[in-house]
Amino acid sequence: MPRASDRLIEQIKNEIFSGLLKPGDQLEEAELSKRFGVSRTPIREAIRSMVDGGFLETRPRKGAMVRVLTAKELNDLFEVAAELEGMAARLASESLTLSHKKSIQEGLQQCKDAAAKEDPTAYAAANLVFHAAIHRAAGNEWLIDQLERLQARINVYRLLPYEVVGRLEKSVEEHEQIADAIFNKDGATANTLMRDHIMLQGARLPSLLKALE
Amino acid sequence: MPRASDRLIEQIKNEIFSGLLKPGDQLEEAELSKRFGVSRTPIREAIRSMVDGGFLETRPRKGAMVRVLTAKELNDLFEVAAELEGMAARLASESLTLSHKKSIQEGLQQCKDAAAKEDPTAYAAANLVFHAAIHRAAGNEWLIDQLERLQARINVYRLLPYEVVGRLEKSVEEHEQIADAIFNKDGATANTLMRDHIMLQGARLPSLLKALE
DNA sequence: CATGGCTTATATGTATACATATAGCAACTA
DNA sequence: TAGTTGCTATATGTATACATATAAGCCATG
Repeated sequence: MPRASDRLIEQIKNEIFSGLLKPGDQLEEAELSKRFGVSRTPIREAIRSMVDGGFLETRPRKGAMVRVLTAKELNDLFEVAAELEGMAARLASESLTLSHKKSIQEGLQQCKDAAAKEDPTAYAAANLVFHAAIHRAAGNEWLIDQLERLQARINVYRLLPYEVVGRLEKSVEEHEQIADAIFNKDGATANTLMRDHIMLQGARLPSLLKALE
Repeated sequence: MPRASDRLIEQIKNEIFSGLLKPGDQLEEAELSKRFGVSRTPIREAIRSMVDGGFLETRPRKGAMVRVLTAKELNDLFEVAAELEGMAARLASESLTLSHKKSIQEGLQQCKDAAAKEDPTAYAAANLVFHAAIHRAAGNEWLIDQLERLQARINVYRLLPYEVVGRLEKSVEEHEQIADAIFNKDGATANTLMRDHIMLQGARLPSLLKALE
């Protein structure tokens, strides 16, 4: 039997991801308790976990609120994500198995298909598949865990209405180059290409965020 | 007024760091409750946080135990730590201010002094000062946070009796080279030197851990 | 003697009751 | 009128009571 607090974490995260809860919103334990039909105890444990995950912040006696990231913090986040994604690409190229290669090719193909159909939603999903394949190929469990946390953290902002026209094709090109470097076991190039790839994706968000303030 | 659960996190961590609680040990909520003189509620919240921090692991209805790392997991951990430390060195060299330079030199000097006195305990502290100075110089808050978490995670194993004869002098030499690279704004070199430096430190732990199994 | 099912003990998971600090509002004073 | 002080409401922090799942021990049965 799964714990209520674990369910709650997912539910509250979903409310953040879906935009129902926005950065700065206050979370009242009693309100959440009524809304989810459980007592305050599991609510508090869920909040605790989400604070540790960086989604919420609390001040003693002041309750929890959805964390607000400044433009600099978001930039810092992407900088680390880019470094670790680059690391994953390097490691993947250093210890590439046939099965991992196939997974990466599969992810790449999904990206191509989605880009051809100019379907940003499908592309977002395919993009995750491609990157996840590289993460697994890297074979470092701790790295995979960190990248998943970063991904979840960044996902909060996926609803921001930012322009992606023409970006899909370019992204696919970059993916192809990265995959080639990995397949050629050129770790240094894979690393650099991947880092630039992520930073390009992230470069627009901070400025957009600053514009929203 | 600080929260009891926050105090508890530090206290339990200390019990792990000091070796009182060893990997694999079971944590009973009622026992901790009596020992620390608080109810189970803050105990549970502290456990929750420490699970998120990677110090404990829980299975539903089975309670919490101090996390046991396999040799591979520890190796993965060091691999990520090395990459992020390298990143910090690179960033530090790219945006070095005079005040940060002084902090790094100060840390380096403390390492030299401790090594000259052949005092491993003092060296461990000085080592932290040196690395922390570089972290701050990098100026990426998220990176600093991640490195602190990794440091705390690795600290659990600082009590393992491993041979350090001759390592102190070598470590100081490496620190000097890293500092020089940063001061010369040679980010690529600083990155590589730092990565190798950390991996050297970590290389022995997994094999030692394997021997203990 | 071994094995399987039932009973019971215990520890986790959840709910509720109680304590206390903070904030908002009102009344009083300068 | 502005500012300050004290009361009160409310939400957080903590303790305790209750529910339930797991596991261990014991008895019965083959």
